[in-house]
Order: sequence, then structure tokens, then C-alpha cells
Amino acid sequence: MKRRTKKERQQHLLQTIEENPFITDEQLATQFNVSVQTIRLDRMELSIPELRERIKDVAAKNLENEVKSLPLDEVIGEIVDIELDTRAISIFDVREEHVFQRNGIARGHHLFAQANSLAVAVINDELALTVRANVLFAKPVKAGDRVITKATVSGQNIEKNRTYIEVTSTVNNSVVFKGEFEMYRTKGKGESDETSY
Amino acid sequence: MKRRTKKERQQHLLQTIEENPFITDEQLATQFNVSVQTIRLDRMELSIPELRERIKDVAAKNLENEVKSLPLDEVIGEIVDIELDTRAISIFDVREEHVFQRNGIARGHHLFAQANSLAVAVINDELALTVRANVLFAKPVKAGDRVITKATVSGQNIEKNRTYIEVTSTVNNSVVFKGEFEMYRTKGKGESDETSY
DNA sequence: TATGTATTAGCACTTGGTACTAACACCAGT
DNA sequence: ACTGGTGTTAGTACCAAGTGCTAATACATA
Repeated sequence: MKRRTKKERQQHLLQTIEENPFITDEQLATQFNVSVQTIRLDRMELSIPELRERIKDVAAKNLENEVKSLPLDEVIGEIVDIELDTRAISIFDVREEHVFQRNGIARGHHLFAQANSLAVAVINDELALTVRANVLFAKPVKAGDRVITKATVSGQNIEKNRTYIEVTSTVNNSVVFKGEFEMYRTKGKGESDETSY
Repeated sequence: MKRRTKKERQQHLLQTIEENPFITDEQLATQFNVSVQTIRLDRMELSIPELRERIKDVAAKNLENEVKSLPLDEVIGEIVDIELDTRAISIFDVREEHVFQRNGIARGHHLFAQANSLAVAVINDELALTVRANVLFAKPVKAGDRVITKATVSGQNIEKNRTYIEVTSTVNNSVVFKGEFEMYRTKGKGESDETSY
């Protein structure tokens, strides 16, 4: 059926292309029962690029994402200062994708992930694993907040290959998260590799 | 400079296109100092599709990824069974992107995320936040492992709006992770909303 | 010298467009 | 009844980045 007005059709057009950027003008023309030229005029008015450009945009976004998601898998948050086996600081900007849609509060595991990543990073060893963690989520964190996390090595047990780390996260100097991490490592602080595995 | 052999050039071609799928035959021809036709023949022999197809492929992959990465932000692991305010079970397949490159062991925060997600999900409330967690990483988890996580509500403190949850994760019936979660919620188990916030 | 492989050139054709011109339909205002 | 504006359609020339095909040329090797 013919859409009543031009506006209605254009509204629909925007939505259709948003959902499926791979659609050609000809397919759109058939779908809306208008000529290909009308679709072209519509696209121009709405400044929607042609099929190939649309696809290229989607593809380009993909390459961006690859760059973005990789470090996200490696270390959560950006390490800004580190003194191996002593302390480390990282920054994590909370964005929309990290919070509950319902109330805008950051999901706990993102804060945990930042702390855990930092605890792993501060240990000067090839193999560092989290054995145990006691964490406290002191205050809700919202999208837009910049979380600054400090990890400090607080102790060691060389016989058990353990390192203890205290982690504190703050937003605007107010503590939002605290954690104690017990980490396993193959080698003691500053040791070379004669230590038994 | 001209590449010595056809094979060398084709090897290089594969690599170049892999790195930058947005390159045209003409650009490739200039780069390798051969004619456009030669590049076309090479692509045919190597069954490399034309520029537009390559871009389309990248874009299509992107749309797939969007669908994949969204639920990952919402809940880590797939919930297979749930009885609200009582217990819940989820499954999480550990893949390459979840493990340390160096030793193939899953990063702790992914296991924590699965447990935390499940603890939030089991609570029958609009607002559920993690207040505190004590977790133990009992055994390393590797890529390919299927982690089965069970969350059980173990207690409540109605005055303090707290719910306590025990979480256990196993791989092949062997415990790999245990956690106690203290959760904040606005309403008590089964209550309606007259409770104070 | 003949043969095979690699390379290059040229032409017709394809898709999915842009850019532009022209025609027509219809509705409102004067 | 004529004019004007908006919306729609048709048609043409052109473009990028190809495919598919034929033909010519170079070069080495048997």
C-alpha cells in the first residue's frame, strides 16, 4: 500500500535502513511502492548515504571495535602508574554498557574486573592467579564516573607462593570499592627461577 | 620493486588484503608493480573476493558481533534454570578471549562475573546490588571448559535489606570457584512495595 | 623452434549508485 | 481558468570497481 505522506514514508525509511543497512534503493522502492528516484530523493533529504557507503561504515566500525574490545579483554582499565611488586594505579571510565539499564548503577563485576586486572598486573611474574578475594562494594558507581583504583602489595608468604594485595577504588576521592586479594605466583618477589614450581 | 615469483607475490597479496580489506585492485597493482589484470588473476587463483564483497563480509561479521557482545554485557553466562529468591543455575563456556594468552588459564574476573550475574538474577527485585563478596578460585579453568554455576539463597536480613547467596562453580563436577555474596535489595523476599527504600 | 606459463591490454557488460533535466499530477490561491 | 508549489516519475550521462572473455606479448625451458 502507498504510504499516506512523504513524512511517514521517510520516517519508515530511516527505520528500515537502520535495521538493515544492506538494502538497495530498488528493494526499498518495491517495499514502499514508489519509484527508485523517490527513494533517492528521500535519502538525499535525510542525508542517508548510498548502500556501499553504509556497508563501508558498518565495516569500519567493526575494525574500531576490534581495537576497543581487545584491550578490554586483556586489562580492564588503563594502568597509569606501576611499580612492580609494590603498587599500581589504573583508571576506568564507566560507560553506559557497564551499568544496569534500570538504575544506571555499575555492575559489580566490572569494578571487580578492574581490581583483579590490577592485582595481576602488579605482580612481577609470568604466572599470577587469583586464589581468593574479599571485596566490598561501598558506594554505587554511575555511568560517567571515573574510577581510580590503587593496588598495594601488603604481604607475602614465600613457602605458599602467595602475595597479598590491598585494592581501593575511588570516585572523586570517595571510596567506592575495597578488596583484599590473595594471589598465587610461581616465583617470589625479585627471585629468579630456581624456585620450585 | 618487482617481486621475484608469482608465489611470493600471492603470499604477500593474501597478507596485505587480510590487513586491509578496503584496498582496491588498482592500489594493489601499484603497490606490487604489476598490472591490475595480474592482481585480478591472483585473486581468482586464491579465491579472494572483490573489494565490495570483502567489505560486505566484514560488515556482516560486525552485525553478528553486535548480537553477541550485547548479552555479554547484560548477563555473563546463560541461565538455564531459575527459581526466584531460591536458586539459579547458569552455564558459561570459556573461550580463548577469556584466558591469559601466556598460560591458557581463565582470568578470575570472568568467573566472578558469571557468579555475580547469577547472584543478581536470582534476586526477585528491581534493584539488586552486590555489597560484599568473598570468593575462592579453587582450581584453574581453561579455554574450552564449560563452567556450571549454582547460586543458592542462604539467608536474609530484612531490617538491613540484605540477601546472602552461596555460589559454587564446577567444571566436570569438580569445584573451581566458590563465593559468598552479600546483596542489597529494595524489597524483602516476596514483599510488595510498601517497604521503605 | 615449439610449448607452456606469466603477464598485460582491451572491450563489453554489471551493480548500485550520482547528478541533472524534463515531464506530469494534483491541490490551493487568486 | 490560470499560476505556482510540492511530490513523484522517467530518462540520460556518468562513475567506481569490478567480472568475463579474447588476444597479444615476453620469457624461459624442453
